Amino acid sequence: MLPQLRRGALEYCVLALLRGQPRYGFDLVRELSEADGLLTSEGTIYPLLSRLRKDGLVTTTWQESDAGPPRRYYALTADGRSALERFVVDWRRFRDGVDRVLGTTPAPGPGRGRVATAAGGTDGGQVGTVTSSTGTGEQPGPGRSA
Amino acid sequence: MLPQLRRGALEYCVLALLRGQPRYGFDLVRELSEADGLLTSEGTIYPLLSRLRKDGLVTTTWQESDAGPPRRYYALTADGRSALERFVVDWRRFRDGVDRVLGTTPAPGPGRGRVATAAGGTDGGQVGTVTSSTGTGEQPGPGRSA
DNA sequence: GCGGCTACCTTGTGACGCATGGAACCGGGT
DNA sequence: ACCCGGTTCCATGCGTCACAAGGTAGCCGC
Repeated sequence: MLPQLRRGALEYCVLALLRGQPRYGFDLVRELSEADGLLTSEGTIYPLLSRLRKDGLVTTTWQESDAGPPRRYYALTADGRSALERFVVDWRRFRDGVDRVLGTTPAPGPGRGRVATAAGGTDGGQVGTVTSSTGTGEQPGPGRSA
Repeated sequence: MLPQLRRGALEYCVLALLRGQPRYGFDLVRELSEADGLLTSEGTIYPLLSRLRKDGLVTTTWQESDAGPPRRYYALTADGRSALERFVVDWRRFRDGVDRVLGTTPAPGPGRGRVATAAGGTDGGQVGTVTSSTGTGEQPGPGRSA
């Protein structure tokens, strides 16, 4: 389930790591996988970095290394920085929404914090017959065969 | 960017909403879209619900309504409940990881809270020549044409 | 009977994380 | 000289899943 969760966030985690100083791909892999488990393999990050470069969110500089082949260093552009800031807003909203629904709101600090809504009425129509089922999908009353 | 973020989480948000009481699809759409913006259209949730049913995480019961066609109510199974609990663990880890990297840790309440790590060393190789570039991908020194 | 609301569903598309595989540069062991 | 392992880059194919678009059918009011 985690791979799906990472979708969309990973891209901006990379941008966030680039806030401080430029980094190269292999380094980002180490940082994100070993520390946070936000990434599993190199196969993920290189296509991602290509896209960031194509979209103008990062610039790259080649630097030779005496421990292997030359490294491509990635640095944040102005566009990248503002895209990151925009994402942070979205991320907060998303995170709070999920936290609220899951009931995982950590600590309602001052300014942030909401109590669960729960206890839904959600009325509008009364019940009638009940046809319990566990299988695939039997239709009720007058058959509806889409 | 939001659609990608929702991936993986939406499924378990649905399960979480089912914790309290059974609900039907259209109701879930209203709950998740109007309140939290975690969902945009019905086209998302019905395939999702089918999958949950197929995986045995929910059971369904048909109930007639006097306000339209019969409703399919979804209820959590034991498997569904434990899958949800497992996800909550993953979600916390993922959320905290992203929060740490983004620097969006909100309110370090008692029991939870971490300070940003930042300040990367990441040494291992010295610099050499520098060939700045913004374009697609010129190779440095000895060409490497894969 | 017609339009609108409710309620269910299917199909096709696109984005993107991941596994796999490969090329090139370096150093050390034998 | 040769191979092997570590480093560093990259491309390809696949599977998952949110989404938009489109379709059927019941209920109600005009």
